[in-house]
Amino acid sequence: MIRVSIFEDNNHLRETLQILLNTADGYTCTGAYANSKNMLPLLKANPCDIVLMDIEMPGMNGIDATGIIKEYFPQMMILIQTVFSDDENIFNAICAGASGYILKSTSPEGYLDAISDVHAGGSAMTPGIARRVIELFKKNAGQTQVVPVEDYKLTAQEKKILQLLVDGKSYKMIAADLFVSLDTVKTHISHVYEKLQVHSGTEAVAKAIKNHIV
Amino acid sequence: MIRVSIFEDNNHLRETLQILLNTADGYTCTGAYANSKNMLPLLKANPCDIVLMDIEMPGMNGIDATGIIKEYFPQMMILIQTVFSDDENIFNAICAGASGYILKSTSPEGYLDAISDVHAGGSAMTPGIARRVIELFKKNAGQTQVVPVEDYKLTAQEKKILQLLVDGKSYKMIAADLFVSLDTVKTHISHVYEKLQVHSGTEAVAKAIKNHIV
DNA sequence: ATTCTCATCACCCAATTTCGCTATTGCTCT
DNA sequence: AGAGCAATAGCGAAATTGGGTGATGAGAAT
Repeated sequence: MIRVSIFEDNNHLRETLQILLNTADGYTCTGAYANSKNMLPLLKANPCDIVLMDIEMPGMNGIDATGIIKEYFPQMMILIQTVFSDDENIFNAICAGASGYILKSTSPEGYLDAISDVHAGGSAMTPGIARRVIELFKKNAGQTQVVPVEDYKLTAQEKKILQLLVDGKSYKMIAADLFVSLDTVKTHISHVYEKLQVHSGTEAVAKAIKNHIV
Repeated sequence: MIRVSIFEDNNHLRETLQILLNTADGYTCTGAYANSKNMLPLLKANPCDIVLMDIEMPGMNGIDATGIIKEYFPQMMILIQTVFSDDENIFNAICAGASGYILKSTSPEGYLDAISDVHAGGSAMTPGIARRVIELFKKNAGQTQVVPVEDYKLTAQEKKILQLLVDGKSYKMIAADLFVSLDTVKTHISHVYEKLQVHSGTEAVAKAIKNHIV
């Protein structure tokens, strides 16, 4: 029995889907909600395998909701259903962790197929969406990674010390780890701060992680 | 009438597909070849809409053949059919310009559906392939590793202060930002440290960012 | 009505961090 | 040989941070 939760603000469609799932063999609807309010407690109280998620909802949109659900319930598979098929929504939905993306024009059997595909470990997409994903993929595959924004020109030792700082070590611990004096650590750190243009350990750590320096 | 050419070195499968296409309504097979020899002149003499391409063929493999066909006949859509579903083949096939990628375990109706999906301007993928494409896509799109997250039960104010800490603010600045005293900030931060099980700002910032608390 | 949590504030004290300097050694490049 | 850089180390002062203990009021929960 595949357990499905529904997030869909249109009352008629939500109820139709609920009936579809509860009458079809092998499917059950464990919850049908009009918005993402109390989403996490509701999902915790009514666990499911698949979440059918609408993008356009009042309050939080379905893509952000997808990201949050995947964060707290990574095992739940999320199937986006929407009328929007633009590249940005598709891209964001996939990056947020959606396992499928189907259009609301899909037939009832199509819905059930998509759900069982996702439940079987696959992904569900309408052919048109699949085409867009492939095009997006080709566009992305060619370009170099975006992340390495700036080069802070840290020396090897400075990087090592910054890494240890990120690991939560104190100056003393770093000195012990690297077999150097506390003063040496102080000197290196002051150089790191200068190069990163920061003035405290917390700032340095935040910048280091966010810019993937370490 | 959708015109289809077949490249498939297995005689039995090739003939089966040929019969399937010629008996099905709306499809016709304009050519069935065991290898890619003379591929371009043959396709020129027997034009088609869709090329059904096997990856594992003697001589030139189906992915290289795909690239060449797309170069000379960009309007032809190419549907890869193979027993291989590894990331590298999928990745290369998509980059070579394939419009779909299905497995040989697909049913006859699945073949016809895939061909008509592609002919209609979409893309065809078995759900398992779609999943792999999505995973590849996410890997290429950057870093979206989903970290399972514990709930540290921070209060709203504690979260706000942690956020400001991550932003690189000092206790003083945080106090000014929130219009509270320095001592209040200290109290909140000590509570945050306790809940996060850390003992310094750098540790707290690292944990907050890595676990997406903020 | 009583308990509990949250946010607020105060004071003390010690440890840590940050920011100035200066200085030596070894290595590389010109 | 000299310039430049990285790593090392030291000193001292000022500032920030971390850890304790305790207290008050508001609001929610029981």
